[in-house]
Amino acid sequence: MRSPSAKKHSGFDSDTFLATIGDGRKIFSVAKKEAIFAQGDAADAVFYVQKGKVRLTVVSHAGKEATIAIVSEGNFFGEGSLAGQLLRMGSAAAMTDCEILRVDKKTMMDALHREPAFSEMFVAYLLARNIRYEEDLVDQLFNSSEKRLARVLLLLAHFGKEGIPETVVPKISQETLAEMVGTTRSRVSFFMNRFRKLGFIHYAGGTEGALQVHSSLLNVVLHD
Amino acid sequence: MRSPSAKKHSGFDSDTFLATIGDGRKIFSVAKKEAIFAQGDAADAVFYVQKGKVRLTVVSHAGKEATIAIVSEGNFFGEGSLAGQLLRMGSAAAMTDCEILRVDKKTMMDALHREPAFSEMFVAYLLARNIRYEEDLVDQLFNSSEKRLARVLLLLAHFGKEGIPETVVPKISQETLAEMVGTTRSRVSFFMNRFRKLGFIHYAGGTEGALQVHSSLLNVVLHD
DNA sequence: GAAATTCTGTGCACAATAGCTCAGTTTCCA
DNA sequence: TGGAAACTGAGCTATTGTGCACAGAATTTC
Repeated sequence: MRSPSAKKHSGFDSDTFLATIGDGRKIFSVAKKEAIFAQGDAADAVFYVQKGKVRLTVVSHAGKEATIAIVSEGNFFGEGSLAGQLLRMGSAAAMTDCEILRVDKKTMMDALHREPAFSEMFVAYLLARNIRYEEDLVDQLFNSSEKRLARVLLLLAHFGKEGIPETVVPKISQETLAEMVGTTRSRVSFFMNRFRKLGFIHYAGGTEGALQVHSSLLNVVLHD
Repeated sequence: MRSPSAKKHSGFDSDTFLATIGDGRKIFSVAKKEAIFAQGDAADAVFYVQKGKVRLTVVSHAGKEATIAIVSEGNFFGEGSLAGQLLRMGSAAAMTDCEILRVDKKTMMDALHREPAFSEMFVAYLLARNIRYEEDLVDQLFNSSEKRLARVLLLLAHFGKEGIPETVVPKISQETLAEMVGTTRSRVSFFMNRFRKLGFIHYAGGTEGALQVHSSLLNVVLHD
């Protein structure tokens, strides 16, 4: 029920959280690829990822799809409902098998009101999310699709773990990458091959078909 | 000192705010075009706009400038410092004569911790900001520069005031518009003229050189 | 394992945009 | 007031990006 692994993410202790709030909550499992909510649904709850990864997407009136964010363990999504949005502005679907905590809007509001520690944690989360959106926006405003793709790959590999020169990215289709970067799949294919020829990435041929990203890919992002 | 006009914006009563927090705050005036902080400065405070408008910009390593947001009365900026950012990721400058409230990071953290009402207000603000960033990001991912320009113009004119068919946008240069939209000035010039020829906007010739935006400009944003 | 589906590498025509220049205006300031 | 500085409209070219279409590889499904 209470996954110990959830406790170590994002500095938030899910035990405290569960003890804090009242009845309007529910933990449930979602299988890979299953939908959690869809664009246009009524928005009356917030979600918290206890295990797995969730993808948030938006579909434009023209039918194009974009991936707005990938939410991993220890983070919230669907917070728009707290700010008065009555309908979901996008869809959420599980990328892997997930354990999701669903909290009613009212319950969440009460908890934020009653528990300063929880409120503080939520503020920290919102600030982090804000910064990420701001960075994404700046990235879009400044960079070409090639650089944006390089950045997305580096973020997916979440670098920084003690001098490890390369990291493995879980399997992800070019289509999804294109939606994240904001371009077409053919462009992604084109750049992926360029990156590979230049030695920035490497297709680890295993059945898992995983991808190795070298830190040298940073050159693409940084260089003019 | 305390501008009554500030009280009516964003549902936040600045009197309460001032009573809530302790010493680590300061109100000061900033003249139009004056800088409030610059990219790279140490980030140890949060700001609140009591009067006027503030523009937030970022400069890329390649020297290109982008306008991330325009902050008007009753809103915060520089909250990145609260999330552990040690340096300003962008610059802030007054677009008009402003009255700005500066709150030390520590003071702000204390206030958030001590005053649930204040914390709640800040959460609401962060949620709103989040939604706006998300919308901006989606706009960038989906729309052409022509549509983005149309959207920015409509937002600047903040529509909706009881069937008024058109609204005046304060004087703003094409260069600034280009930075907000994420394109070049020549494109802005090109589209502005197109909009004018189509009757979507109108140059009110006065010395103020203000711009009238018709609601029909919505057609540009909505139509495929 | 065979068929069906999805994913990938590529090529090409065409649209959109960036980047640049230049000339005419307007605005600002000493 | 006169000149400097900023703003605008316009045009041109190279680059970037889109929208297909198609065939082979890989994966999933039955």
